[in-house]
Amino acid sequence: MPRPATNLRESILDQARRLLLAEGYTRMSMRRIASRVGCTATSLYLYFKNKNGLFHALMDEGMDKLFVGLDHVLESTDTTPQERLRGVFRTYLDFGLENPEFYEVMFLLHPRHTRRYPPEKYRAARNRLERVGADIALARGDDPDPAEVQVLAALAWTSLHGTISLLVAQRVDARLDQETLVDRAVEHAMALALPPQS
Amino acid sequence: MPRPATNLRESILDQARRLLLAEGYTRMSMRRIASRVGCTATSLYLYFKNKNGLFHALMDEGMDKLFVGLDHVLESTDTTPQERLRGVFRTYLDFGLENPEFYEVMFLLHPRHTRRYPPEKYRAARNRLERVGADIALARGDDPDPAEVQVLAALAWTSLHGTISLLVAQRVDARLDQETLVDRAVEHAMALALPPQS
Amino acid sequence: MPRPATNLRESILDQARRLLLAEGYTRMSMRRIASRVGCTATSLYLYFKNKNGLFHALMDEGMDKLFVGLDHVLESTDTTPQERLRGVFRTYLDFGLENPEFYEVMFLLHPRHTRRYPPEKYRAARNRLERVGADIALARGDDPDPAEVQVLAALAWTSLHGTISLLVAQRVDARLDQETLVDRAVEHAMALALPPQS
Amino acid sequence: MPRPATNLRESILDQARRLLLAEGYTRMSMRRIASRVGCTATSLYLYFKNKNGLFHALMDEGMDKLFVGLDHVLESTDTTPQERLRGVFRTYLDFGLENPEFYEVMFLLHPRHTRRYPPEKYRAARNRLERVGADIALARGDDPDPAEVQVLAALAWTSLHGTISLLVAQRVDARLDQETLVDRAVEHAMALALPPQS
DNA sequence: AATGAATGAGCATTCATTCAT
DNA sequence: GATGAATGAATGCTCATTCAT
Repeated sequence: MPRPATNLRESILDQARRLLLAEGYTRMSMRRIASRVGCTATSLYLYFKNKNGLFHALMDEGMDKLFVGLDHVLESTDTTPQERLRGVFRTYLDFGLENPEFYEVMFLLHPRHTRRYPPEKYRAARNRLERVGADIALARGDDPDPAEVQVLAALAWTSLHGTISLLVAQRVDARLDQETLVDRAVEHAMALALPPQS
Repeated sequence: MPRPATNLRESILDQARRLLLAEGYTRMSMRRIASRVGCTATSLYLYFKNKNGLFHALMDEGMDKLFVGLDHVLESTDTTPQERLRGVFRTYLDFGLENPEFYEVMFLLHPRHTRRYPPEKYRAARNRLERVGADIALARGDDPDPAEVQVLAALAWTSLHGTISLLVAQRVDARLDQETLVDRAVEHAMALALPPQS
Repeated sequence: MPRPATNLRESILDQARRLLLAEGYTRMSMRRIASRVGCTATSLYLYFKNKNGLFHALMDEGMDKLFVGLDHVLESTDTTPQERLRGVFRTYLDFGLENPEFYEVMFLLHPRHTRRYPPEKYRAARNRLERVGADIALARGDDPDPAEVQVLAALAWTSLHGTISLLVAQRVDARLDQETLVDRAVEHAMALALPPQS
Repeated sequence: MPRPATNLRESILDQARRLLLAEGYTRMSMRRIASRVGCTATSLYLYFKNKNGLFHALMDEGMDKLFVGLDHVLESTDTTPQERLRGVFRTYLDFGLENPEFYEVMFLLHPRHTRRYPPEKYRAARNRLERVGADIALARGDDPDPAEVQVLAALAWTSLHGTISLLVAQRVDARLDQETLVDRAVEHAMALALPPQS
């Protein structure tokens, strides 16, 4: 007996996310959210401590959604490191491209607005990055030193992040096939996990 | 030999850029710019049509600055394609990291603020990207089909853009040496220009 | 033997009084009272008609408390008029200084908040003042005319009230010993009850 | 060529003072002041930094006005200490009764609102009180110890303050002649300057 | 006896912009 | 070329109160 989607809290989050994406943090105003939801601005304060609290709730949503996807791949045991890496890269890219609103909130928004977001949440994200590093190490098979692994993982991330942000911001030439670009971005990132000796 | 911005218009742009970087588009307010410059808010309207006009002037500044750097490398004739590519990649990265305020304005800020920015300016940017593509083609030496070249150039760009944006937003683990990461990002992008099958 | 305010009504009055003293009438808000008490704002309306009603209840408390003290002295029969006067003056001063929250509510708060407070309550207060007048008359022993007695009683009151209010508002030079000042204030008021011409 | 009374700044102060007296600090809102003045709330910010600044301007006005009166008496040289004291007491009482709005702002308002008022202004007030003390010492003629003088001056002040505040708050029985009470209050305060030996 | 959800009015403040000078 | 005065709209937020449960 699932409650009807009239649940106010969720409506608020919905409209807030849309406004945030479409118009930015500042113009995502309590009043405008309320007016789209169809309630009073005051009511928002029944569900969120304040604007910042609402924003953090938005972040949480995104984080959770991303982690579920990533962990599903990272924790699979019947796979090779390469398979996991390719899976993780693609999952990350897909998450960003299919949920641009979430991705923007989490990784594109100026850190100014994100500064008070509990750091342990971002630490949880970094944690996944470390697991990616571990798989890169495994894939390369040469037991590389930890600093090198860290660099490789960061490079993979920046590469994927750049792809998502330019695509989401529609800065990439429209004549370019997005799917191709994404496939190639995965492969480009995978190159980081090739055994050395090239 | 930066002349002391006796010129009011330049002072305005100066302070506007600082405010924009430090506090974001919304809090870069006409009044606050004016107060830092030491004139009236009204005066800003003598030099710029309105806030949006001022913002576009800021964009122009950044574009010019970047193009000067890129063209210097791209137009050098006594160099190999590889040298030019490496130079362009590094120039782009350095520009972003040394002028985060410009880079943010041009490529990190949400396109909503940029929407009314004259498209020919962005076309000029895309133009440089095509020249990068040309050098990639030269470097690979196999006369690849144009679509492939476009993809490769885009991949290079996303990779560099990701590096800059995550570094500028300080999302990369602080323990990671920035210079190393930048060097490796250049090499990672250079890999795109390797002759195939090697 | 103050019973632990198990009673919700008493808890509300308690917290309301504290808030009133600490932050003033305006910031003594129903929500904040409720949150300190640990119940809903709505619940306050079960015990008080509205904020004004709650405030009047606070007044009543204070009035009762003061009257008990004053009457104890005024109604003692085995005492001289001088003793009673000195006792009343001191009781009044002590009440104000020991219960600044009550005193503020009753006599320092702007009458605007008090305007709708039932006048018979203030009449009860005036009643005590008349009894003070009677004792002054007795002490002076010259059967003075009633108007003069009224003036003397008023003077005593203003004198004590001034002492309390400046002390409570902490406007008196901190280097001045409060106890000394209070003692002297009593004596200064007692001077009004000296037989004339002496 | 005195400017017409349309001077906005003064109108604002006027209406603010009225509202403050009639309805208290909180309900003296920027919007309500503006609406009474006949301008926008925004305009108030052209003349005062913020609400607190406006309030301080109100305080300053009152302080200045009071000091002019007091100093005129205190600095007169062809007078006896007794004459000066009587004059000062009466000036203070008259100021309070004729400018209840100023007096309330300065001495009756809860210190909460006054807390950020520059302390040197209050120090200037205390300074006058010390001069009163000096005259009390002179009048008593027995070269009393400084602490005693301080107490006497404080007693005089509390006495006058009490008179003003109860009269202003209309708590004194209406049947009592105000002028008589004021005269007697002066005399009651003067008693503090009587040579000892009683 | 108590709550949860909701509201409408109000608050101080900041903003981009205009206009007469 | 620059200003001072002014505005209307918007912002985040808090308030007392009501009502159905």
